[in-house]
Amino acid sequence: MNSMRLNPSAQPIADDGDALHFCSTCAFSAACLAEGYDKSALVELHCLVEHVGPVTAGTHLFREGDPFNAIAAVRAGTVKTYVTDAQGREQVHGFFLPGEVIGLSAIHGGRYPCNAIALDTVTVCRFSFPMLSLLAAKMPGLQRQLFSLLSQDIGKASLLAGDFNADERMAAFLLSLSKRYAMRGFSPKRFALTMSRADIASYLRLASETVSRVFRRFTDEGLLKVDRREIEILDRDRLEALARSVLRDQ
Amino acid sequence: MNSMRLNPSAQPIADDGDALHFCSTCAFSAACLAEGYDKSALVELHCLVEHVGPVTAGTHLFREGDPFNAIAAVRAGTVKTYVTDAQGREQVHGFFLPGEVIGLSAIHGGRYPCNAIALDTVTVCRFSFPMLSLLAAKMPGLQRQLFSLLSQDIGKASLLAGDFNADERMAAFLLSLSKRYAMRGFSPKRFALTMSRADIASYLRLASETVSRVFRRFTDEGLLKVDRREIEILDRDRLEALARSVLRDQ
DNA sequence: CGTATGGTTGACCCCGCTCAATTGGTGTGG
DNA sequence: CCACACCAATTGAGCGGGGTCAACCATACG
Repeated sequence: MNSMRLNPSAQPIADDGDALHFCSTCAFSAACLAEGYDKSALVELHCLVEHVGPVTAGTHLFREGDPFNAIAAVRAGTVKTYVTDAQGREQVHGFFLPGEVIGLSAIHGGRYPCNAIALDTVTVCRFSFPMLSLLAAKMPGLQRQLFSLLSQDIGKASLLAGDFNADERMAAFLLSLSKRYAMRGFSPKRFALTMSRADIASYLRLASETVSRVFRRFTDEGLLKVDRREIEILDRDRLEALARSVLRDQ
Repeated sequence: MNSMRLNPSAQPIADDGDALHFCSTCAFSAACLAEGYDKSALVELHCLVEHVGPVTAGTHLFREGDPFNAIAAVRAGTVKTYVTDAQGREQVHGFFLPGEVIGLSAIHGGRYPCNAIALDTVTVCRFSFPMLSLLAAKMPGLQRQLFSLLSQDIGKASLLAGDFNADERMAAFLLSLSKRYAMRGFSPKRFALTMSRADIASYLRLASETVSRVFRRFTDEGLLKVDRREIEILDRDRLEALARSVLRDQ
């Protein structure tokens, strides 16, 4: 029910005038630092960041139809985006881990086209999009980074568009999570799912019963160890063979 | 086999120093003109456009893996983007009508992630992306337009991601074509498909036999008149009812 | 404990795929 | 102008992956 915009704990972090602390995974500060921008540019970027949260599981960061004014980078936790159709059934669009950016699909249209909800305890960095655009015009690295992020999401979206069977989709999903966790310094072999079977099913366009059955089959065949929401990848090679057609080169 | 980059007929259009002619549907000039930019800005935009074609059906505009350096707006004809999997089977990603922009998914990664092929006689306007970015930094309207186009494609891609039945997907596909044709001044009720049944099937994740059967069913139920590749929409309301869950508000 | 919620498992069935045969439109050569 | 070939599209028959429905199980929590 709480909206990100209304969260009382949301406030810009004060600039101490000497050290500017960005998240080590920050998609944006990296772009600037890499090009050796002077401090004034970083101050500008720093000033338009608003740290939000932590918010508890179930909190909406934005809702479908809300006016768009900011994108947000996940700092901690997992965010799920979804829409609900006329019959009230939920369709999951994506899961966002620390370092990943939500809200990009809202730029066109000026309103968020989907809901975003915290699956666990979540903190995000909120960037005013008008201000970010203004800054991007002065900083080619930031502009490039924004174009790249947007472009990347187009590619991601068409991955799931292919017609693959349940095994291929599950394998691709698990490997995608594994790689993304690994990139943030977590174990690529063992991790905990933050989303329910129903969420996974909706995202992969399967029934939740099918997700259960695939987990069982993968376990029986020695690909995985599954305990509740704990996943251990036992045979990455065979998993990758299954996922190959979905993930392609990437 | 011909590549857009190598086409000998591709050349910048000379600026006559007085009148600058853009396509009426140009996604980019509109952004500039709307904001009352002075002539110098338009000249800059004009100079980085390279008119390509006409090329005949079957000509590739770019191929998967080609280094990315330009996006292109379709001026005339239809372009199909697709990938081929390890087994050589083709998966269609999209169809692009006049006024629509191809190549955006290549910004991230620096290489085109898919093939683009002309389905009929096609001409495009090719925009060097580095130059376009540079110009976008000086023209907020152009930058906004680029962000918007990219964001729009994220949304489009997640439309097809939902799990819908054959009837819903076909209805949504036909209405989407209808609206896009209408937007360019063609009849929304009667139009010719430029793609084969197999192309439609691949795009919608169906078998081509299923596409045939849905056309037959829609015809029998009085929704459509189908003659070869000529389509006439007879009952738009019922078609929209079918497509509602796919297209949602948009 | 009892209850709620999420997950698993089984039985059954249907939508859409596969395979195969046929039709029809279009182009080509005699 | 017809005969033939070729390819796209249509139609039918049969089947299977995964959905639906329902029962059951397990962990979390009051």
